[in-house]
Amino acid sequence: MNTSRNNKLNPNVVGRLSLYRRILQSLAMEGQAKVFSHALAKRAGVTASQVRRDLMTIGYTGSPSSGYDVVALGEATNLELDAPTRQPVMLLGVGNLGRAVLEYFHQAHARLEMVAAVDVDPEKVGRVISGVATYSAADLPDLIKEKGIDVAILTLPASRAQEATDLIVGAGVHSLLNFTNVRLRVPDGVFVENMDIGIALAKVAYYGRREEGRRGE
Amino acid sequence: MNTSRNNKLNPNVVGRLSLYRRILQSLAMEGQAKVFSHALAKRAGVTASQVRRDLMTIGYTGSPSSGYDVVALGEATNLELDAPTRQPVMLLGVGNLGRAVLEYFHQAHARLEMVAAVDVDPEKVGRVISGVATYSAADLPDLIKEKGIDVAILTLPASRAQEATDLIVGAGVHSLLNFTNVRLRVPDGVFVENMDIGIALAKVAYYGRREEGRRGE
DNA sequence: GTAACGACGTTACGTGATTCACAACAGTAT
DNA sequence: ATACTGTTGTGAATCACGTAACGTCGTTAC
Repeated sequence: MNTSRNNKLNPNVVGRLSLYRRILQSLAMEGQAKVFSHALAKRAGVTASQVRRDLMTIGYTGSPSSGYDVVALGEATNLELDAPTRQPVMLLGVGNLGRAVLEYFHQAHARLEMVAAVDVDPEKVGRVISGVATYSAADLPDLIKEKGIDVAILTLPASRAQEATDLIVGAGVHSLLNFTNVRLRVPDGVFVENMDIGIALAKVAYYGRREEGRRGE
Repeated sequence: MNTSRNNKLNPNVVGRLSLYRRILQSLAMEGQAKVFSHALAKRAGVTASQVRRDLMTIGYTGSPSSGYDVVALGEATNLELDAPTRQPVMLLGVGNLGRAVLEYFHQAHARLEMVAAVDVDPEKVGRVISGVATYSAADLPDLIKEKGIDVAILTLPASRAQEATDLIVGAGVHSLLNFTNVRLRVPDGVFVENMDIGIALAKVAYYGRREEGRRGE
């Protein structure tokens, strides 16, 4: 809904660009200086057309003779995907999954910075987990406003997900990574990315079934 | 091709059916006996048309006067999604994320049964974590064949993901839930569902950016 | 009894995303 | 020089998917 350069790209494209960037970093480490759309596509599990089309949407241009410059293209995707400044992020719910996500941030590459974890458990509040200070849920609105937080990650129990969402969205958060199995109701203009493990399990279960008596496609 | 009900549905439909089922269970607990497509759609975050169409694809039929029977529809989705028998699942990599997934299985509803966790760390092998025995990576092919495992969950370091995949796919696994940031190369007929946290983060970061000077709305 | 309403099942349509296909062009070999 | 190869960028075509629309029918109101 918001107009600025913010929402130029749709989520699928953003996702693939992020994937390309990761592959490009990997290629750079391997010493590759140039890459063709076919090679990038193969590593990303998409078609070469798709790669070229995606790069077209961000206006990056290669050379028919040598393909794309690994470093330059990587920087182009950074420019497109990353905020010009660091983006503070908060985590809600420091359970198993929450800790796993915090751990993930150690290898953080993007401009995201985990600035606060929040939990209702008084045991956890005040402690520093994976390098992140844990606060009480009561402090949420103040935290968000003080630190200018726009992005939150929800790894809390499903039963509290909607109320927590209402609270933080009211305080200014407008982009959520939702690990709970609840479909959050949010006002227009708030972005929600669902990472629903239950649904993912249902899918692998479904396609894992084999017809009787067959083993190996 | 083969008649078996295996691949009748596409992944999106499977995902939504799983979501509907979850909502239906919740409705049943609230004592709701009937539900209209609109209500179900609202909870699922989709349109009513979408719900009706999805139910059409599984051949379930409601009544224009009273809508869908909560319990009967729940059972219909179970019938469609669940295997007739228990499905053994294995987990590869017992790190933070792996433990979070194991934890998740405690509230298991589907026919999935976590029968083994595998890790290279000798410290973990032999221990029981969240009710699941941990085995050595060396035992993988035997484990898979003994227990008839078709489904695996990958929560191991990215650097080992492809080799582990080759190994287990060779041993008969043909449906993978991949939490690593690697795009796995698998033969035709093997289903892979990617849960890429890095990409999800890139998306929320992207849409979390705000144009300068605006705060709220 | 009849009309009006509302929801379902299904078909038809629209939209957006992906793939195709090809002109243009750099490099290479002959 | 010229022909050939292989890749890019992009308009056109295709495809998949979700949405809208509509006929049907039970229920309710009057």
